[in-house]
Amino acid sequence: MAGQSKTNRGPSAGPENRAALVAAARVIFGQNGVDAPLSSVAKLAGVGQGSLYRHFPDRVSLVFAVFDENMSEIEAAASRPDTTVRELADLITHQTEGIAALIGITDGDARLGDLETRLREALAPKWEDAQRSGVVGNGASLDELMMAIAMVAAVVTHASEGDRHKVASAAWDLLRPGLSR
Amino acid sequence: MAGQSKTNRGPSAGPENRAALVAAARVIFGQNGVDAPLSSVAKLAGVGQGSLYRHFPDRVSLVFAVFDENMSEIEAAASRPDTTVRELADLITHQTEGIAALIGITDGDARLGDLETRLREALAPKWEDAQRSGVVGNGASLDELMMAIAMVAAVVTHASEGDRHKVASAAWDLLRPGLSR
Amino acid sequence: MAGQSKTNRGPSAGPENRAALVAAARVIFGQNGVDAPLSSVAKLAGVGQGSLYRHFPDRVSLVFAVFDENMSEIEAAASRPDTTVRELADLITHQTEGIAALIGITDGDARLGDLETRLREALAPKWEDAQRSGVVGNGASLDELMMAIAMVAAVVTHASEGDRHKVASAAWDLLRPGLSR
Amino acid sequence: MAGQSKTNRGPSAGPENRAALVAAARVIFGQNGVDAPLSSVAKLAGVGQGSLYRHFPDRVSLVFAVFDENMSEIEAAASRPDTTVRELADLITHQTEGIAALIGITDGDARLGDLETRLREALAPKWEDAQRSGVVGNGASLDELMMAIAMVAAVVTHASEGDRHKVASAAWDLLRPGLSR
DNA sequence: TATGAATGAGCTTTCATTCAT
DNA sequence: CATGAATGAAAGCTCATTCAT
Repeated sequence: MAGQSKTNRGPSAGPENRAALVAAARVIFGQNGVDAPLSSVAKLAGVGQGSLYRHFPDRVSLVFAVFDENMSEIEAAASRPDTTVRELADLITHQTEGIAALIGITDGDARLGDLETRLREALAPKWEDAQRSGVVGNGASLDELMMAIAMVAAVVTHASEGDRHKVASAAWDLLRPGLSR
Repeated sequence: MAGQSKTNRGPSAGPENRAALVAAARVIFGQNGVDAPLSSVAKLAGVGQGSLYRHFPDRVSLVFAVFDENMSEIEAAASRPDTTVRELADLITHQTEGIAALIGITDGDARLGDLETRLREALAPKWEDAQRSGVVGNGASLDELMMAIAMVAAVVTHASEGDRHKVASAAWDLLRPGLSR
Repeated sequence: MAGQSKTNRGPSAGPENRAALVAAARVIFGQNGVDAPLSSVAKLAGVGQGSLYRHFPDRVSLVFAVFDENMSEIEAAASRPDTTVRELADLITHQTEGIAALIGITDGDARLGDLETRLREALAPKWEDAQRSGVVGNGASLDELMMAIAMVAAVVTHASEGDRHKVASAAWDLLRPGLSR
Repeated sequence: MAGQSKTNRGPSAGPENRAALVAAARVIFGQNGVDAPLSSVAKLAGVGQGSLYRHFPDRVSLVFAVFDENMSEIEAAASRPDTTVRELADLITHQTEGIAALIGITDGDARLGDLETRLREALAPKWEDAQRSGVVGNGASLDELMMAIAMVAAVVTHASEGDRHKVASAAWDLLRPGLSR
């Protein structure tokens, strides 16, 4: 009943496969949306369907894995003392596709909250610094910053590839007065 | 010889069916997202699958029909001289779900541009009025207003039913300084 | 997304299809057991997968449809005044495959009880007649007759096609003294 | 370089693993039927998939291994001079699940015949004793006893856990007159 | 020799679309 | 012109089996 056309590279291929799947998912989800066939992810990763399901029992866990990588990058940037809120916001904006994709399919999933918490915790010290040092006013809360990020993410996601940078800038320009008040 | 469970009411039923389909689509798309089975729309409308396809050859045209109704309402409000930008923006915000749904599936469809144009034309005079009369500053373009609407729509869409009003307010508060500058 | 290689014979094909599916199911389930792929049933019936699912939303309902036909035949025989318990038992024995198949997969399904009730009700008057007229003694209850039928069905089902009649006879011979006591 | 989550205990673990697999199979097959995933058997046995395949190249051989244990117990009981047919029959009835499961999947497999032969040989002397000593009449052959056992096994298998004893008794009551004639 | 990840065929199920009535 | 059953491609998921380690 089973087949074997591709050589079984053995268990050692596991981590490699996992990484390939996440990378493939990032590409496929980016191009075709989070509803893209999982089989296309497996195919692009050069991995059997079964392996995909072993690593990620459902679609959401794959989406989260993609986002988790984004988040780790954000946290790394946030932990470097010289990174500014602005830079962080830009980084987040650029990783926005994942965010939006995630939101689209994971609405209501508990894990989404975890991710939001991580983002919040990564931003909090930077935001306080910025407010303390007068870079921005004290008028806007962290909640508002989070909302602003979601708003920028939304418009960036729907912009065409080439326009994204311009659109993001315009969106931040529109929000800055509100955040800096 | 065969039975027809529902009487064939003939050509006169056409417009009625069309309206029923759009109404059903609004409900179904609202509840289950724009990817909901078209058959469920037909069933809720009390209409055969074939009729659905006669009126709306593809999913997108049905989505546009829903949004077209929203837009007509917006245009009607815009044409009343006493409606303010703020009221218009609120109306748009409330019809936001349709907008976001639409964006999700129609990205890149030419008709989306038409709709955007109609929205722009409905808003333009009100926006100019507001700027002329000093209600807002002259700093923000109509383009920026459009972008602001898209941003509010995005966050409102992902908010839970009960939070929507609050979220919309918060989002506008964040944007107001930027728009009024 | 959909295809069309076989002409769509229209709704009028519905009842025909249903019948073809039940007939095919009888064959397939008989040969390969009740766990046989439903797709093979559809293929043998010359019907699309979708039609199978329209008529029988799950495997059990298809199994029941097969058995329902058996049961109707049994009831018809039971309602003829001249049919004897013995003849009825033989008929049931011959339709045994369906019964066993059914039992295998429907264990615990509510519909199984209905079928058992129908069988019981079809047999009751005949059994009483037989007891009243002295054909059998009064020692065995209807419950015991039902159990006896299940026992014969079981051995007949596992016998090879050619042996069935012989096996059924031997089984009834073994049970007769107990039932007639 | 890689980790081995469970220590490879080497060749000496062979027999132990085999026993664990049979024990696990008995449990799993009993709970989920003989079609249960083999992987679940391996997991319950605390053994890798590969080991399962080393010991039992296919599902049927695992099923036979389970039944073989049952049979050995029956033979042991049969070889004790004081065991009666009745006790033997009861023992067999209690091990009936395995039998039925076995029949379901091994129909037609040569090994089934071997098992039947062993059962027959275990029963033969007891049956002859019983007939010689007048405990039962001489009317029923060993073949008929075998058939009776199969019939009881069938009804017992489909009874709910709690009813089994009662059902088995009722079935034997129904058969006793035929066997003792 | 044991482990357990990898593989992919195959089954189930859904739904867009067609078309006889 | 409306109806709704039929169709089948496609996607999800499972699990028997293999094989590198």
